[in-house]
Amino acid sequence: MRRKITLKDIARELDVSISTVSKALKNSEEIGRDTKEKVQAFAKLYNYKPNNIAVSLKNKHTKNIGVVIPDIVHHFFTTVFRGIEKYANSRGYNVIICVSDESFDKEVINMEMLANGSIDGFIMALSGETQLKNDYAHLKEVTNQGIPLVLFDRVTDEVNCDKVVLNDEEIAYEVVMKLINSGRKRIALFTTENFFNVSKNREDGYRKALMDSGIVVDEELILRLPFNENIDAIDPFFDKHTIDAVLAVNEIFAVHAMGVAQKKGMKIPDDISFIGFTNGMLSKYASPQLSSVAQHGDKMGEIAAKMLIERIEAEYKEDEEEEVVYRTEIIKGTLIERASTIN
Amino acid sequence: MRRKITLKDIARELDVSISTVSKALKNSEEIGRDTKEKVQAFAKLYNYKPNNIAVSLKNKHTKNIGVVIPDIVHHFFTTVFRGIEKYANSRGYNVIICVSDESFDKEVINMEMLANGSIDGFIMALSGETQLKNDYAHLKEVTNQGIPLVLFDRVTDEVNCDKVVLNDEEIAYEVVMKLINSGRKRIALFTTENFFNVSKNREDGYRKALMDSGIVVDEELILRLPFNENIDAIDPFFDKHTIDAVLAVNEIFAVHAMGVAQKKGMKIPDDISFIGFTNGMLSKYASPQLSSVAQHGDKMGEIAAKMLIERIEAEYKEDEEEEVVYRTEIIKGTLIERASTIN
DNA sequence: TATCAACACGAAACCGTTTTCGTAAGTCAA
DNA sequence: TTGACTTACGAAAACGGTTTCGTGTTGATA
Repeated sequence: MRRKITLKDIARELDVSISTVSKALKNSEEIGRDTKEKVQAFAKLYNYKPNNIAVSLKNKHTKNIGVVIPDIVHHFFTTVFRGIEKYANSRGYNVIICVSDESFDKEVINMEMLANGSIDGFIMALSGETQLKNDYAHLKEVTNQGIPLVLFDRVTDEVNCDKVVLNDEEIAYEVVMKLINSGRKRIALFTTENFFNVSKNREDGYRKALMDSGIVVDEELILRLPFNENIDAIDPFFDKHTIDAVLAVNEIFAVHAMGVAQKKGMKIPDDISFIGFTNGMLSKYASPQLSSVAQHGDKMGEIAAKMLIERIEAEYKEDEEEEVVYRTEIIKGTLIERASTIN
Repeated sequence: MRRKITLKDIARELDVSISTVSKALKNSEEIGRDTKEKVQAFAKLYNYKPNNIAVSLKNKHTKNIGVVIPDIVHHFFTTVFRGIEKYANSRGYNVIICVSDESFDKEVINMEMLANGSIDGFIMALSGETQLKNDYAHLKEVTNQGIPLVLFDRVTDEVNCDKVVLNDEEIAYEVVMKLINSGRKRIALFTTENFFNVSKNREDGYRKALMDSGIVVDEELILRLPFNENIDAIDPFFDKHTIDAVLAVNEIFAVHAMGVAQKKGMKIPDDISFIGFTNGMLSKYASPQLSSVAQHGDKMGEIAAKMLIERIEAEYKEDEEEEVVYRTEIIKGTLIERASTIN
């Protein structure tokens, strides 16, 4: 078992000082040709690689970014994560991921662990509990310490930082308009409790589209499924209400609802059409295939990572505390039309 | 912007030495009651938290584990990851994740980055390219350096380390037997190129089940879909061959195949039945619902993490290089029967 | 021959901890 | 009063790098 070789080892072996070795490996002008070549050859031979931890300690940055998300087994979050990881990697950053599991406490604990030097910045989507409690002290704490933070998808106005979100309200408005224009009149909304900013925004778009079309919003047609994604309430909903379209805030609600509707003898999309959010596997392989709003998670992740890394690397320069201006990047969702709406 | 407070700050402020502060915060017997209380109160007041990086450098362990997987937008890997993350977190470890994207080079680069002090151990599933090239020098390099490694799912005999895998051959044997016992005679296998150990093992189980039942294996009924999961070949397959059952090595192949079969007018499960691997969302929401082998990703991840952390923490004790014995843990898959096989 | 810059390198501080070891002051018994 | 222990703390090394600054040696110049 070969132990990793250090600068000190090289210095001892070659009978020069540690600083000389360090400089030689960085190709510093200060060091003579011969010495440089000797050191570099030796380092290559023994496969010397600087110890990340030591470099981090000295340089005060880790080249790690922390990602905190509510759930990892979830198509949208994984695509965002993939975008983050890809971009971060291309910039030489590694990604530490923590799952809050929709729990406020876990979110806090995870952030505290990472905030003590392990990472240079955070990218996160708020947990459900955090949005419910509306308590963002841990986020403010982190930004106060000067650690850059980028929020995506599940964001809040309460904290001042860069953000990247979907144009939830707009796209919901658009797709509902599309349903209305194709003749649908009784359009249900299957959503979650609306302390989630995304659900709330989509609902706003839904309401606005109806109102702008002269349709009064029937509150009965808004079905709020519980936090834990328990979908049992969908079946009875179809017994109680006659509807000709459904907008669901995610794939699962939509696909499950399609199953229920079909079981009750309705024809899709003749009798009823469906549109979901999150254009994932389910949308593609459901039958009929589900029309769905693509949220472009990859792009979202890439942009979030880019914003974060820019902040991180800007910090090295500006000692002068100029008033920082935070940006909110808005990604446009796109409706992918499939058999659940086209006939 | 409050900077983080250090031992040195506390020491200066309280007019004691750094070592005293350090010991006081660890409640060392060496330090007097008064001093301890004073230091602890001050530390709490200013919310002192030790710098992870400095502790890591000193203690030679990071409390980070590195996970390298081929893909993150993939139900099985995310469930394994969730298991790893959960267990690791409960033991105070953070998880750094790198995606190899099925690329050998990325796998190598990622591992090298992490191996230079960033992590205490690796958990990984081999990339497709790595299995194809059959080149494991980077893994051996890492284990040679004394970094513990646990391989899961996509493993190889070429490297000596702990492993956790599914009983692929056995479970494939079992489910094919089940198909045979329910009267199926022409059972197709939809698999990938078989440099993947899992595909190969499942194929072996499939062959063995047929042979043990006195059915000669018709090589024509084994469809090898390409690396990139391009599934176009499935449609023509149904035109060329008459079959009454399909075993697919993943959900996508199976669900897609069900769609094709239905389009060609076959009734599931009357005319043909389907069984897939990876009991994910697709299996549950396909129509008909797909019978699928649950791979228990969560459990696999948890066990992998447990094995790894045991190795890591054992290293601190045993200086004596007793001959280490590596274990291979085998998880039993379970067939979840649904409408694609039951009638 | 004395002066001086350029060159090539080393000493040492530093990042923030942990930990070993040394020691001053206090306590106690002889 | 002296010697032997405790007690309570500090100095310093160490982890593995980076970086600033100082300095001995050269060769060129006046």
